[in-house]
Amino acid sequence: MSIFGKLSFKDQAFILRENAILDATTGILASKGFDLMTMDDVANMIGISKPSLYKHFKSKEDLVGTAMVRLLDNASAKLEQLPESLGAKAKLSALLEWALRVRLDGGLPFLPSTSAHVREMLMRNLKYVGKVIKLNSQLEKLVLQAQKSGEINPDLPSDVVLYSYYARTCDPAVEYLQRFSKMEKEDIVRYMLEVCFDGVGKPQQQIMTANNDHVRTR
Amino acid sequence: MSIFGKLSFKDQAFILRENAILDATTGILASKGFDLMTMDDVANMIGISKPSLYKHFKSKEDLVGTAMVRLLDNASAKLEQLPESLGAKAKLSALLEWALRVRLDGGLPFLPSTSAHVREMLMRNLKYVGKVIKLNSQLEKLVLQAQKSGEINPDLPSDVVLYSYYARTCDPAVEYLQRFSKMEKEDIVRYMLEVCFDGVGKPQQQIMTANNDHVRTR
DNA sequence: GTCTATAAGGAGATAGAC
DNA sequence: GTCTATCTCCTTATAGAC
Repeated sequence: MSIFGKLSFKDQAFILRENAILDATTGILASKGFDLMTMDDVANMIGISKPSLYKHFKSKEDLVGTAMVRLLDNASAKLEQLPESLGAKAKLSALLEWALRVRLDGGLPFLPSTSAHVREMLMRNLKYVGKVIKLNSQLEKLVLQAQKSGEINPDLPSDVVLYSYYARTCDPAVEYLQRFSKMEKEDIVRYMLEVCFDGVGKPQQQIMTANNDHVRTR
Repeated sequence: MSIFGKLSFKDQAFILRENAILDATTGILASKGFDLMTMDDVANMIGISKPSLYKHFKSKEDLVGTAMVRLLDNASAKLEQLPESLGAKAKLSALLEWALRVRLDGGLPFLPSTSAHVREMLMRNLKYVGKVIKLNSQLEKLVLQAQKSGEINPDLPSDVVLYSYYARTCDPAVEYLQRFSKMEKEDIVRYMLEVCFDGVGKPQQQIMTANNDHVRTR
């Protein structure tokens, strides 16, 4: 039995097309952002007409909302797939790594934009809000856990950690490094992870022990 | 003699109005971003008509470009004002602190958006590009200096440090903390600076010395 | 220089034929 | 369900009166 189950061929085709539409939407959102993405862009990219597009999604808001819900599902799935053996910080790091790779491949892991306008629009989408709350609470739990174990700085309010974490998933430094520094993807990922957890300040401190040796901590 | 020098009253009024227009533009850019800002917004905010606005600036692109040039001038001036006695990292930190405060007060320190569209538009503005290059080279010099002295992690490529630094000046975490956590401005500034330089990872390492004492480094 | 009125074009959304 | 053609509104930008 196929993944489509008992659906008719017509329904299968419908679902396939809908996925194609959502893929196109995600790609355009990643490159141009919400405000500059037009319904014509989406329709043209997959070779259908605008009215056909509106048969699938009743508005631009609906289309983008659905695409964003799918992105959140991907992120949640990714989080669940992580081996239980990983510690809280390792899980956060792995998810951030995944998000960075998605972006470096021209995709979009979470938010299409940090604009207040788009945020308000998405907040009117109940399905989206529900998924955001769920993912957010999972991540918050990981942050608290990592702070308790000392892997993440326990002196920082957990909000500061969590919001900074989100910010790194859409950090513009990624695009700058890709575009202007022509750096390899692997290097960008590695450096972004390092900056997220250790900052740009000095990586190690030298302290004087009683016998005046230099001891490096890391 | 006033700051206007020998300008006629008419020219003085002209300059005052122009500054009012640029102030309004900056505020709207900070809140709605470039794409959603309309020329009507700007004209209405200062109580003039749209054609009058176009007498001062020949296009939206021109208006925003001029506003951005003024912002860059502010940033450069701020950088020059810093006491010579400060080290390179302290200067970077002070400028970031200033940028964060500007944003927390509803203003805009540098970029109005990270959108490729706006970036390309600004790159067509020669005056803007010139100022960006100048400020950028000053900041790059500070980064290299701080890396040489070990205040900033010398193992990171300077590009990574510099772009991450820019990213922190427009970090969305600031808005999240202000909006959702209702955190005090002072606290937001302090935490954002800490996260920038030290990351969200553990702030200190405990190492074992020969006699098994715990020594804290910071 | 400032306004009222308006062109010109883009983009979301739909009517109606097939 | 898909298309061509069209509607409507919004936004940039300007013409022309005062």
